[in-house]
Amino acid sequence: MTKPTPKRAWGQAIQNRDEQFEMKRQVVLRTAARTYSERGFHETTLADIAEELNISKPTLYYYFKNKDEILFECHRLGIEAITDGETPMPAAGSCTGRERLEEFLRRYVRMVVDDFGTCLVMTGPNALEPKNRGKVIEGRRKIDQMLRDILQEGAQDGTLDCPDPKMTAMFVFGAMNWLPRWYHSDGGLNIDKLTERLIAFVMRAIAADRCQS
Amino acid sequence: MTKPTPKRAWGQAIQNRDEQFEMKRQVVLRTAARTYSERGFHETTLADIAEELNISKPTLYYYFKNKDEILFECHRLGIEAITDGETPMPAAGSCTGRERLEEFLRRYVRMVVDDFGTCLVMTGPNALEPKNRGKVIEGRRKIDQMLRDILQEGAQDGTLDCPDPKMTAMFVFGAMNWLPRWYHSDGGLNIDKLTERLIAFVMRAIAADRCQS
DNA sequence: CATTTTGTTGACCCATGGGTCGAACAACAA
DNA sequence: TTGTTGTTCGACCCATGGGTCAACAAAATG
Repeated sequence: MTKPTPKRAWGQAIQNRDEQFEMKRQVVLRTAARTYSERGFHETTLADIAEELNISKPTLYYYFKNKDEILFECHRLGIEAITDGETPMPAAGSCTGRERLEEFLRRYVRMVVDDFGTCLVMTGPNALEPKNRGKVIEGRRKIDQMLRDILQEGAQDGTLDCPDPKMTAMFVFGAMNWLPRWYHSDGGLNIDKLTERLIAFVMRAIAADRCQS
Repeated sequence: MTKPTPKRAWGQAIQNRDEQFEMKRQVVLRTAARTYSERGFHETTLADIAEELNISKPTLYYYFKNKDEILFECHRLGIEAITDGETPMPAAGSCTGRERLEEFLRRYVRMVVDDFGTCLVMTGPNALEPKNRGKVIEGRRKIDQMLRDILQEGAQDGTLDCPDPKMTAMFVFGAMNWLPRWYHSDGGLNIDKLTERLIAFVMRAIAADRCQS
């Protein structure tokens, strides 16, 4: 509870030098993402992050340019978790809009419950410096467009019934982005059940065949 | 765009002394709520707020104890906008759960689009000092409970069909709380249409009579 | 073992911004 | 006019926290 991050995760595992470096970077990022999400970006000091890792503040600067870059990397990883998943989204036309929607929701929920996704959604892009902010906003816009396209496609192939894809997309994103604020993986609620419930909710709202499950 | 807040809104209208005081307090609060929402609480300095009102920073301290109190008042007003509306919510049992749900959604959307409601939803309670945070969290909990109760009631009287009221409530709150992040009253989209769409969305998702409008 | 490279840190710097103080000014009363 | 109270502000204080630096430790290198 007080120390969720395992101590001494720092200097173990004598691998290649570069791998070691990269690995430590990742550890910093995870810790930062969690802390940013819990307390907020501005409420989190670099000293906090350092303390949680049992290292000193200057050490952070050996791995990152500044506080802003740490946040940016968290956001970047969150965005990538959706845009470039290991298995690509089924291409448009390869299946019905409804099926693609379900796949998208499943991915998005998985992402948004992860440390980086949570961080992406909890700490807005406002905190970022202009240049990075632009990139993050662009990334989010792409994700936004993905869902809109899917809804559009579903409306055309007749598997979905939503009059206004843009607005509907916003409702759905809202429901999903709110999730990190109340769902905690350590609670009794398991994530698969949650995902199914959310999909059921959305599908009832916009699937075209309204008189079946 | 650059100056949405009308200048010289400050020292006009020579009313009663106390009313004048109260009026200026309100002006500060509205300005603060807007600025907090747009830039975030920690990104907003008291100098920013003062500048927008063409007054000096110490003057703010004549009307408020500190930065925290300003935020707290904004949240309080946001919460009150729902819990004590001028016309009270129809009592449980006086009409169907579905009807009450519709009324609740209508109110909530109206509130969340207002300056204080937006501020409540955009800046989490984390920024507040412990004591005030407690009160705000309590207020939010009450609102939360309102919706859950309504859903429960609807499930019992057969007008709503949601297997898990708690979870469903969260989905619905998510959809609504996300609204201030993309809806801007100055855009082409009008609020009534938005409200109806949202209600339609939610009703399709959880209303019991699934094969009619 | 000497030396270079890689990691780590205590101590420090300093801009930012919340908060204070006392003086000035305005308004109203006597 | 003179006191009294209400209102405003310039100038200041100072804790916080992002960021830097020079020195030190620990591997790698030869």
